[in-house]
Amino acid sequence: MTTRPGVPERPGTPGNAEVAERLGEIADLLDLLGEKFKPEAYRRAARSIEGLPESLSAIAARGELRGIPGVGEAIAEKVEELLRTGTLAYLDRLHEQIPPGVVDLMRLPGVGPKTARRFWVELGVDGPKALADALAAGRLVGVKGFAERKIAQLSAAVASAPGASGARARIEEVWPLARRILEALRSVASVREIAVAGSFRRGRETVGDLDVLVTSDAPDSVFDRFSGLPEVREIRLRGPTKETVVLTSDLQVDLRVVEPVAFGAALQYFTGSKDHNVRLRTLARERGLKINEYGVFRGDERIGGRTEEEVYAALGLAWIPPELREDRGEIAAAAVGPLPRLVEAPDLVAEPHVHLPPAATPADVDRLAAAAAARGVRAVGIVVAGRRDGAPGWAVPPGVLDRIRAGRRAPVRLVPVWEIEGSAGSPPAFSPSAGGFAVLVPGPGPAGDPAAWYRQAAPALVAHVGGTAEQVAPALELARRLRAAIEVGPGPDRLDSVGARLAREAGLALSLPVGLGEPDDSAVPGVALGFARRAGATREEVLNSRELPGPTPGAPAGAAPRERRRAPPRS
DNA sequence: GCCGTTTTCGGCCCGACTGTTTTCAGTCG
Repeated sequence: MTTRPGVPERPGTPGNAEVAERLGEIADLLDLLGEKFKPEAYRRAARSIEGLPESLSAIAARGELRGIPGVGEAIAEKVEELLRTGTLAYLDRLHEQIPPGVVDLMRLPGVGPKTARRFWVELGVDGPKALADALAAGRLVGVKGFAERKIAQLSAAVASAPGASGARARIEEVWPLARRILEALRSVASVREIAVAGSFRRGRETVGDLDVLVTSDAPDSVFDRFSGLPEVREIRLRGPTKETVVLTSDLQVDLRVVEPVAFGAALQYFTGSKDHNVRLRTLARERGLKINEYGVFRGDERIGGRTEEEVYAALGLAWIPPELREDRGEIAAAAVGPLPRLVEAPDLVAEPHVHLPPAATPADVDRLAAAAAARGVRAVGIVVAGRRDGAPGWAVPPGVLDRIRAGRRAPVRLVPVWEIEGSAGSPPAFSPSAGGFAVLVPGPGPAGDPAAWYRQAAPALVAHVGGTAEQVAPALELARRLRAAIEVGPGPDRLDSVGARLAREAGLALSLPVGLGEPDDSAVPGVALGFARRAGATREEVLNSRELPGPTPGAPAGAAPRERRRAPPRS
């Protein structure tokens, strides 16, 4: 997981993630006690808290916990207790009623709250280990509801229990898998439309499973190809319209075949998020309509479903980009009119920050320029020198620098870039006459005024921000003072979508890695674009949509136009 | 437990699939 910026965590005070986890625990325990709606209420609050860009402590200090969607009087009180004491009496009481292993039973595939509770109450089985023993001893034979096949299913589940289920994968790791699956299924003759839905389509940082939708008049041919993929380890279930498999990487993939007339409705439905869909359903009902994965219906009449645009239009809404479907007010906004157009791949005409391969030659510069031209990228910032704290620094060979300078011509402008990390010493003296700009890497800290320290070196255009939550907030402030854009994307020194939202709200432009200098199948550019879109960034708020400055060093161009209009206080 | 441009009470998504069932319960997403 990437860092949660802006969440300074004092020792002893639980962070947002921990509070969310405690609420999730409550939900699981209430499930086991047979509660009907409370568990979902706690889970909704937990999801909401996980997605907050700000620390709960800060929100609680303002007395605004109740303003968080899904947090009402009772949960707000529990959150406050957790923040204040680090413990929660209500949770402790629940734990006293249910052995800890029973919750683990519920995590086994095919075992829900009802079955887990039966194991515990009727058989005295209080965890996966005890269940394995009971199965081995044949204690489930003859028990009502557990026939041969169910027992076999349970045995398999217990055997593969450790680790497997529940964990979410990072989206950049899932990308190559999704690409291969799409490629393979596209090659099936009967497949017409195909798309990946779910949190992958929403561009979330982590993905629980993949949802693939296709239209086809021969579903079996699609399922056969799907189950035959070399990455498939296990087929969980297969019906006439749906197949679920588990890949060797432990990722679960659901494939659904839908009617063309319902493809948009299915895509909308399975893209989620859950909270977004719940709100849509409520809205539909208020308007006398019904929405499901087959369409929007007035009585028996389908009034939308072929495309997502149709579905939203049938509800009186503008189409909402998948990355915004998190129930954070996007539905109310779409009811008023079209949403702002988010940044799209063709908008990215500049790559501000790319590294050459090690031991680069002038030919590598040429290759980079050619790759840029082929992708419609018109300006590329190439790192030519850097200095890391405690190290003497490094630079590309003179021949490479010469080639970059020679390459400042149409159609692709090449701009030299220095990577500067803050250090206790004096700033590196790069010659301004060389042109170009700097990527700043907030370091352990120049003494005194860090912004002044960086300004002495070169105009900063892009800031790397990563590391722990404690490092992010001051780094954003530094970038704001230097009017540098913030690099967004996967990896340890870029911000995720939550951080990007924070940066955007602070008036900072975002900088996206476009993927030059990386393999063609790199997930980085796609993931980064998704993060920026999740943050709500438009074309104008992304540095890559503009020409890079240089070769003559000019004013830093990192600040978003809207910040200039707002005229923030000078530092 | 939360929520409300019709509600402070009465709702809370709903359909596919599986397994064990003679008509459905549980799980899952």
